[in-house]
This record gives sequence, C-alpha cells and structure tokens, in this order.
Amino acid sequence: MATYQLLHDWTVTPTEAVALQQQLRHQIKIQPLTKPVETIAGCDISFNKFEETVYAGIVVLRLDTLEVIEEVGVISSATFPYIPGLLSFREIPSLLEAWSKLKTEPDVVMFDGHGTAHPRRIGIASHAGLFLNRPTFGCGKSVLVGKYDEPAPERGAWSPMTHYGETIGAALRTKNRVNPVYVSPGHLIDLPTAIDLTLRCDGVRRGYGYRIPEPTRRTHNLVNALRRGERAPD
DNA sequence: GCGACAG
DNA sequence: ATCTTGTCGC
Repeated sequence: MATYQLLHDWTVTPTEAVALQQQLRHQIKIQPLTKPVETIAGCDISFNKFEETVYAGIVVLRLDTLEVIEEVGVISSATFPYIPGLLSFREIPSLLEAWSKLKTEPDVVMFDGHGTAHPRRIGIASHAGLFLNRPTFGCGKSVLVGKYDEPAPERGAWSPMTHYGETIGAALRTKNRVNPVYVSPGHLIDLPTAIDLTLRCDGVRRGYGYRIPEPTRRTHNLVNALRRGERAPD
C-alpha cells in the first residue's frame, strides 16, 4: 500500500487554510528529477453538484507505452467548499484515501490543477507533493493567476506564465490549433521537466491524441464512471 | 472599491 | 465541477 505523510489536519477554516499555505510554501522544492521516470499517475475527483459525496481516483500508467498499470477509485465526502486558491483543501483528502489503496508507488504524479501557478505558489500539485514526498506537477485546463503570450499554434509550443515578475508555469500546446493546457511544477520537479512529461503523456504521438494528457483523461473517465455507478470502487 | 477566480 | 444538442470548423 502506498503511504504518505500527514503534515497537518485537513479540518480547517478558509483563513487557517491560507495560513497553512503560507507556512508550507517554504518547504516546496523546485529542482530537476533525481531519478528516471518509469510510471506516472493521474488524479481526479468527480461529484454531483450540490452534493458532498465525491468520487476520487488515481490511474497509474507506464510512461513509455501509456498502458494502465493500476487504477483505484474510492467514494468519500468533501466538507471543504471549492474556493479559488484553496482547491487542495477540498480535493486532497479524498485523493489521499485513493492513494493509500495503491499497490504501486508512482514515480511522478500529475494533478488536474496547478502547482506553482498559484497566488501563493502552492497549488494542489505542490501541496500534495509535500504529503506524498515525491515529484508532482500540475496540468490545468484554465488559468488561476498569471499572464502569458499566446504560444505558437503547433503542438509542443509553449510560452511562460508570469505573475508579479516570476515565471510560475507555462501555457503548453498539446495539439495543433487547440487551446493550451497550463503546466507548472508541484514539488521535487522543475518546469522544463513538467512540460516534457506532459508532452510524453499525450497520445497524439500514437494517433489518438487529446488536449488533456492521458493520466488526467483516464482518471477523469474512471471517476465519472464511478459516480454514475458504471464501475465499482476498490 | 472593482473585477478575477484551478476544480 | 456538473447540467446538455446541436453545430461550426478543420
């Protein structure tokens, strides 16, 4: 079973959550990977509007073939509301439940959201990285903070996202002529590596590419099927 | 004070 | 995030 460190309690108020982020941000390390990547995991949650029940899942893939190695799904509940900038407090608790059920230990983890591309530089990918103590990065579908120049229309093109003079991530084109995704390092990884991994996780190279990279896309399908009762939890 | 605002 | 059909464009 995969393990993690519970660095703090999750039953906090929004004000306490911000204080925790201010404290934790200093522990985040942006650096090149120290080990080669063989497996990568995607994380995501699904839920019915106005309901507290959440369906969380994680799918682990082999980076070179994108074949699924393992997938876990759990039904849990979220008490913290969705507040821009505090997404981690709503989603990480249930994702950790799923994580603890993994038999495999992913080398790196991709999140549906941001890492350093956050007002306090500690988005869900960075926050989770501290608990998991392994490389993590975010790949979001829209911007939380930061500005960027439109990257060239070809797949692979990217331009830096900046915020208060800092480069916090990148707008990356994963398909020709399609809106970019927003990549930013979470913890124990750097931006160039996060961009490279995102492109390597895109099925475009294998003829079935989508804008959203496979780890996140596969997990999104898993948790939605779980929510609709088309699949059973683990 | 006003507008923006990951999922 | 979720609710939903058709429809514009490559």
